[in-house]
Amino acid sequence: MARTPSRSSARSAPSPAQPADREGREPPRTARGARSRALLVKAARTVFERDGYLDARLRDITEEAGMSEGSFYTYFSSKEEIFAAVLEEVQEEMLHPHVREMIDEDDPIAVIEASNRAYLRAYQQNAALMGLLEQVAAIDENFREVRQQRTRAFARRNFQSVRDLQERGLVDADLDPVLATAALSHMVSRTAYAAYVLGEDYDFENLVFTLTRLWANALGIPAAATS
Amino acid sequence: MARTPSRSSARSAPSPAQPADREGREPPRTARGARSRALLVKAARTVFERDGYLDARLRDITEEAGMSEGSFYTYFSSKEEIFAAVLEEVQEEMLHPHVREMIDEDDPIAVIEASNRAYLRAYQQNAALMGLLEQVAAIDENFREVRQQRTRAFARRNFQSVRDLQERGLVDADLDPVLATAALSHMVSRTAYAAYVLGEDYDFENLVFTLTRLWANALGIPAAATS
Amino acid sequence: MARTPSRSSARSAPSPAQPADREGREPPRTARGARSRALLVKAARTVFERDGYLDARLRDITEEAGMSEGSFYTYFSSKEEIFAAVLEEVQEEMLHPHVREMIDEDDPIAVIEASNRAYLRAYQQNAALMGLLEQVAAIDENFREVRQQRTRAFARRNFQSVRDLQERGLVDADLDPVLATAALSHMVSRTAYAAYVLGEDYDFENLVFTLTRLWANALGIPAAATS
Amino acid sequence: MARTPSRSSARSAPSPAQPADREGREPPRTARGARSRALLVKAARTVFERDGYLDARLRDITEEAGMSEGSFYTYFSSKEEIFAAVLEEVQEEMLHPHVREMIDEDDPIAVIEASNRAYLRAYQQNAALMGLLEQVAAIDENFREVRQQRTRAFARRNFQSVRDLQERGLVDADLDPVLATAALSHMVSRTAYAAYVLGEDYDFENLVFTLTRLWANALGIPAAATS
DNA sequence: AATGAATGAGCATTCATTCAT
DNA sequence: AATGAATGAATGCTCATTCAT
Repeated sequence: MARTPSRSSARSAPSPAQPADREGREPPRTARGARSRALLVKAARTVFERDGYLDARLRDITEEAGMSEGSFYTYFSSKEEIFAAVLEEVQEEMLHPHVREMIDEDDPIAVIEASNRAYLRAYQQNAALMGLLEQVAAIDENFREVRQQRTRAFARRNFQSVRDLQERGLVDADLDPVLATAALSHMVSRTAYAAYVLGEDYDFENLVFTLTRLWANALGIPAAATS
Repeated sequence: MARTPSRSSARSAPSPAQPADREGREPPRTARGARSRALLVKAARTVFERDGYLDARLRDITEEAGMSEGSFYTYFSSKEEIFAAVLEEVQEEMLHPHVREMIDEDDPIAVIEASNRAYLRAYQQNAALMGLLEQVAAIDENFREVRQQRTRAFARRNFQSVRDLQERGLVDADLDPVLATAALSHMVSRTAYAAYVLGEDYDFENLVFTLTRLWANALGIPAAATS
Repeated sequence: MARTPSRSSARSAPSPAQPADREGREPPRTARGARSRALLVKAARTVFERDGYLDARLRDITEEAGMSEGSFYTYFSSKEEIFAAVLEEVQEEMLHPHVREMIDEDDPIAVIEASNRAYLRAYQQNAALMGLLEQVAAIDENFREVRQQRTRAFARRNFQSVRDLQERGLVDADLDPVLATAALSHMVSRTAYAAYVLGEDYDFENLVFTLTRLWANALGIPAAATS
Repeated sequence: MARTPSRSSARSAPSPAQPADREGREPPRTARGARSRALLVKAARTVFERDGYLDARLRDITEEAGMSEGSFYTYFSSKEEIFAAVLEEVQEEMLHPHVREMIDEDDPIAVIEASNRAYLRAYQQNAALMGLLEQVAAIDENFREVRQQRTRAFARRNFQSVRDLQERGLVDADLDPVLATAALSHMVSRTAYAAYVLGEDYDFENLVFTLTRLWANALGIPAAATS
């Protein structure tokens, strides 16, 4: 039942014509297995960052991991899948930036700045992977979804503060909060992309300052609120 | 890339940035040749928009054009090259939007709005191709360059007005004009991408209004200046 | 539309994971193409008969034909398909045996004998291929169908004479003509298989005589009718 | 075959004809071992009947048996070998049909009928496995041998009665008893195959009757002998 | 005895590109 | 200019079999 195509049809040899139809191998049951899987993920990240997603061959990955080609399929069933595993590995780091500075939660601009700073820092730190995600998202619908979720997670966090401010009368009431948040989030993320993936030469602090100021201004947060 | 026919990595010729001197075939000398070339470009656009850049095979293109496989190489020497030709075809339309409304050049917000409206309109009109460019830019360095140029062209136009306004004291003087312009341009272009390529459901006029208001606010253009 | 899987999914290189979904390439348009196709079919027959269906690799076939691996797919999309082409090639010869002796159509036993003789002769002549068909039919449902049709074609021919004889009162009236014909046809074909594929050492004339006599007796055709 | 692990071609050991001395693993020494082996054989039969011989993977079998992949080799050394074990398991049942009706051993037609009935009953009961054997015999020379032996065992039994009858002058003396027996045996076995493996819709009793009548007639057993 | 991880040979298939006509 | 046949490198994937625990 598992293997779709064959059954009745003639099949003799390894028959390479069967694409991976079951997604995801079972998780390793032994410590050794877990180690091997981790090795592969690590190797995959290296290879992906070095060669790009398209140019990375599974063979390169297993070789980098010092394993045989066939072993790849013990843990993953496709390039997509191991790429997803690589992303997951970084996920946490990206979403929960280690640096957690003390800020005055009541100072809206300080909140915005902290958010931007954290985002840019994380982006910078994982620039290679973010560029990769951008590349893969352009190619593979599934990862477009992953990117969307990342984008939305960032936007949602920002949306909160925008709404709060709007309710407190601190923000331009004419603005559609959803659209405004999305647009500003795009501003930050795309600028980060330009800076750290495309390599535009922007100073980090200048970036933080400018994006924060633009953001605050855009929403119409009174400069006075800063003090 | 290094491997097969290659893709992103170092390549000498195709350089779509300088459409003139690429390695490509010489321009057709006969009328018949010109027609064939045009047929191919048209077919290529159809196929690219239908299948995406990666999944498009040269064979699909020649077939769509009703020509034999071999004929492709009479006019182009690679998929990159014909893609560049497709882009060129649209270039003009994109950069010089047909609609040219009368606006008060002295009203900065009106200028911004006109710019945004024109940009969004053009983006919407060529959404499929813009999505494609985004895809190809993620894959091929040369086209990343093309995209950069498009981005910069848009930014440059915006930069002018920012500088003007700043000189007239109408804009937040603390802002780095280059960075600010870039960031705001990213805001617009990426939001356009979200709307017309990813299919986020935004109302066109709301988009124009919101982006314009955010932009104006961000720069600190006094609301009064609107009237 | 033609290629099923990809479209949105990431695909860079040749992606060997796509099974042939369109069956049958277009027929060759040039004389050279026709020659190449014929070469392949001939080579396929050689290889199949030498190595058996399962052990035959497409590569062996193209090699035997003196062509490159890729060329196979210009004319066929799978091993099944070229095997079908090989069978077709022999079809005619099998169904219309060259030798057409003069017999007294009114002598039922002479008719049976002629039929058996022709069948056995054809079987013997194409023994290798018949063994192959038997092998492939055991493996591939589609070819089981092909074999069924061959079997039925033989049975149908025999059925006619059985019915005729039954109507003339020359045949055991208790027998179910359909079943009886099928059973007797199996007797002949399977004995042919034993003789010419499995290599049981039976004398040809003895075979013809015995099978004919058994057949005639079985139906209850009066021996008198022979004279 | 020569290539991979191999299949049909020359191989020394597995020789399923002599179940005793094959290369296989030694018989289990502990009760636990015997149980495991039995589990595997049972699982193998299930999988073979479900997926066919070629499509059955050793992994499927061990999985079905609830054992680890490696354990397979504790008891068997190849797919051929476990298939032989599966066959053996049924052998007895096939050759010594449970139903043993009382018949008048002196009534030749009753004997023939009993033989046919028993054969058809057994075939029907083990149709899946018989189809499998047919399939494997088409692929693997060793099992072709097994099938031959089964065929001959059936023929030999029949041969006895044919010879007896011939000596008693009850049978067409012109017939070559060896060939005639073989041919008639093929008639029965192949018709059984058509009915129970290929699924031709024949009534069981009609089958018994028709085959018996054909058989008796074919040999020229006087109808009178029936009474 | 049992486990499950590791191995790696083996093969079909695609598609850009060339070439003879 | 156009054709379409020929090319062949390139790579993902399977699965029987071995091996360290």
